[in-house]
Amino acid sequence: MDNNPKLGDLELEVLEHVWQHGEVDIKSAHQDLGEPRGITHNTVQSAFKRLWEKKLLQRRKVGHAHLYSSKISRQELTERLVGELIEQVAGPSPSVALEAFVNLAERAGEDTLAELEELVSRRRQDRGKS
Amino acid sequence: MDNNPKLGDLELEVLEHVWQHGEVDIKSAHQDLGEPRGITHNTVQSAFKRLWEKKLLQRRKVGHAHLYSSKISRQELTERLVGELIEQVAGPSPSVALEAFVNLAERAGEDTLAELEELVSRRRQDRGKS
DNA sequence: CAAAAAACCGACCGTGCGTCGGTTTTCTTC
DNA sequence: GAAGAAAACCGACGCACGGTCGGTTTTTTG
Repeated sequence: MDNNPKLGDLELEVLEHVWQHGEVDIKSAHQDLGEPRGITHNTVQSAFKRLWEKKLLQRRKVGHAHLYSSKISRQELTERLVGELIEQVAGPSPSVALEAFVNLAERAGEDTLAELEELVSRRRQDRGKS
Repeated sequence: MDNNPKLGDLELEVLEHVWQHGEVDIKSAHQDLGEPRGITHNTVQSAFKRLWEKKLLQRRKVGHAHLYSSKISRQELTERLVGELIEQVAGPSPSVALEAFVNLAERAGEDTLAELEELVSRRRQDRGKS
């Protein structure tokens, strides 16, 4: 069992689509993101299935079609991937990752940095009470 | 030209090694991380060369050997990779990434969260004066 | 110039995604 | 319950890339 998802471009697009639309069937997904790419219904289906096999999507049967929905939120996936990446490259001490992220936030603009500060301080306060 | 480095396990280990040792030659690198793996001198050399082609390492010739050193710090690489990842998965709005990261920091321990807060507030202060 | 050391080149394998055609399963509806 | 449609499923192939190495060329140095 590989708990370590590596995602291709199409797979990312599929996840994106599912996050935005909730529960989708292959047919409509194909229209939305298959047609523009000029790929077959089948190809889209394969991508969904791979994602399902990776436990990133769930499905339920309705009629003879599968309805896919996400099993993991964008939030959680981001967390997982960023976590893994950091573990691999930033090393055991958190400082590198911290610094990297703050730089990124700063580069994204002053308000982003402010939002981050807000978020952190609120989180730290909440830790006291519970 | 691909500005988008994908790194394998061995390549990561090589970078790690270079970050820790500064300037290294293949021979010693092979002893340190090739022997344990049971891979050839050549294999290690290939990894170094790939990294060099990807502009992640530099090299200079000394005698008839190359001395490799990193062209990018662990800090910078982390930043690049995390940035790309976030762009791909977290979407345009920074909130998701922010939240994900704060969660990660929190999970790493209270002191990490504190360090993050410290870092952010110092950074924000520095922005005012210039 | 000969021996040694190192770099380089090309090749092969495995994995994983993208892509699809063709077959089987499953519904639905007379 | 049989016919036709709709969808899933099953290989298969191509491509990219990392890991791996053997063999050849280059460079250095006695």
